[in-house]
Amino acid sequence: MEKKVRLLLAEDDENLGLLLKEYLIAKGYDTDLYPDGEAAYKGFTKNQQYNLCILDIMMPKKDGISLAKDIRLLNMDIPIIFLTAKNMKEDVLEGFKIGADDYITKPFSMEELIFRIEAILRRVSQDNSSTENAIYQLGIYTFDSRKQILSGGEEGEVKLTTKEAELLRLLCNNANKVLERNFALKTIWIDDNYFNARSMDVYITKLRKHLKDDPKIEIINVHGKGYKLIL
Amino acid sequence: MEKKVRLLLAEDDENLGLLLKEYLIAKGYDTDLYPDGEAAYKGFTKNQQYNLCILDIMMPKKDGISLAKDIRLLNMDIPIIFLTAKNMKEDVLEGFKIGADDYITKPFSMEELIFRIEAILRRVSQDNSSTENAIYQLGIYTFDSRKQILSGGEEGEVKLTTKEAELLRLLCNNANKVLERNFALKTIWIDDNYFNARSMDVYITKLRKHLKDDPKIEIINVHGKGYKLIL
DNA sequence: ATTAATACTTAACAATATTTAACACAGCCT
DNA sequence: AGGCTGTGTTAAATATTGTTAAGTATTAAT
Repeated sequence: MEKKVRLLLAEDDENLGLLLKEYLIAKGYDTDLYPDGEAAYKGFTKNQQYNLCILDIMMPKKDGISLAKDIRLLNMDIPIIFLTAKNMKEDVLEGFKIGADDYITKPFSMEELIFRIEAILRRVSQDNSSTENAIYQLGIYTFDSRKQILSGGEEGEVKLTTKEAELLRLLCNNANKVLERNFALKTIWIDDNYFNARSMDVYITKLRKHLKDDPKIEIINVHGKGYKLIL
Repeated sequence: MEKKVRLLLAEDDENLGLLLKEYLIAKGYDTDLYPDGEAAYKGFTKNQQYNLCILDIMMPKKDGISLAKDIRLLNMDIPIIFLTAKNMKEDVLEGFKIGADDYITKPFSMEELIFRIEAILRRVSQDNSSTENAIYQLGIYTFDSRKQILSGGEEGEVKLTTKEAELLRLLCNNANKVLERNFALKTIWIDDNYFNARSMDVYITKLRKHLKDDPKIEIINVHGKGYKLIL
């Protein structure tokens, strides 16, 4: 499970707005919808913890472009995506000058929007390595990789050792996919030799014990390749 | 050579359904049309080799939403696009909660549909896992390829090894069709040489033993070509 | 009908993974 | 300093997974 991403959505068309909001929430993004530019600005100042803004350009009270300018004054780095009608090239160009990260012309597919959000977040997350401090939801467990704490099992909160936490974090980042042994060894143990590989075995055993209270969570071995965390 | 993309289309309006089907086929998508939700579900379970589902929401026998729910139980990853009348917001919202990937309001243009299909396939092909995490119904058996578990036989739940699961998954994806030896070897063993082919023989034997409790399920050999899983 | 190619099954073998326990080491406390 | 504690490594015994080999059976070709 990924860290919660918070989105600010400014869209005056109620139909489209609600639809987008529901869709984004369903996709795992914690989304707030504002019906016009002013409301969006207030929401942004009040609760300044958004990771990304999606702004319609044509809006009452305050249009998307000037909203973006104001937001930029408060936060230089936050990514902004514009929604714009098909033939509004001038608006788009204006938007990019402010530092928009992307724009989408209406009508657009939901897939396309998600695709761009993910592309931007991927780029941003590389800068401040946000996957290193994520909180993961693993069935009944919650794993805080920064604090190295696994909670939710019968023992309540369990402090993981550094190696345990690093290995579990790698597994979470590759959930339902194969985490290659070599990759994990080079990442955590630096050198991937026979003895470190045995050491890793031991840590896999430890993690399995830690996660035993939820039968749906499993770390399965992929012979000769690595391990797969099943959620 | 590109791999054929297979679409499941569920639409009760015969005119629209046939039109769509013909159009999609003309565009290179291998499309099956089902006239109601129940038929579509049967088609899906029987031959779980679809890459994407396009479901009308209003259909007799089983509506698109509950069809989507049932399909989701079998395959967590397969993309779903809903077709919906313009003023049916609630349905769409409900659909998103299940994990629909996109929706299109009727009436729509064919280009629009193609555009969205392609947008989705582009994303899916990046994290290549649409048929990898499916649940297959094989007679009395249930095969969870993600967890590598085969249940329903006299022994209850049986954990399959990685190779067993990979091979069975390939067979399932080509159910009632020939799975070419070369293809399976290149997919699972990477290299298709004599020794790996012998190894594959051994795994076929193992799978046959695993599936012996249902006489209707059979892995038959197609001499010189490969194997065929009969359901 | 004979032969060659391909497939089937079992068993031996090799490689890899699992688990428990002993060990080494560093930090901390008194 | 001496002992305690937590962390990580090494060792050893066992289990699982995958490959190779060998003998037999089946199918296709001549």
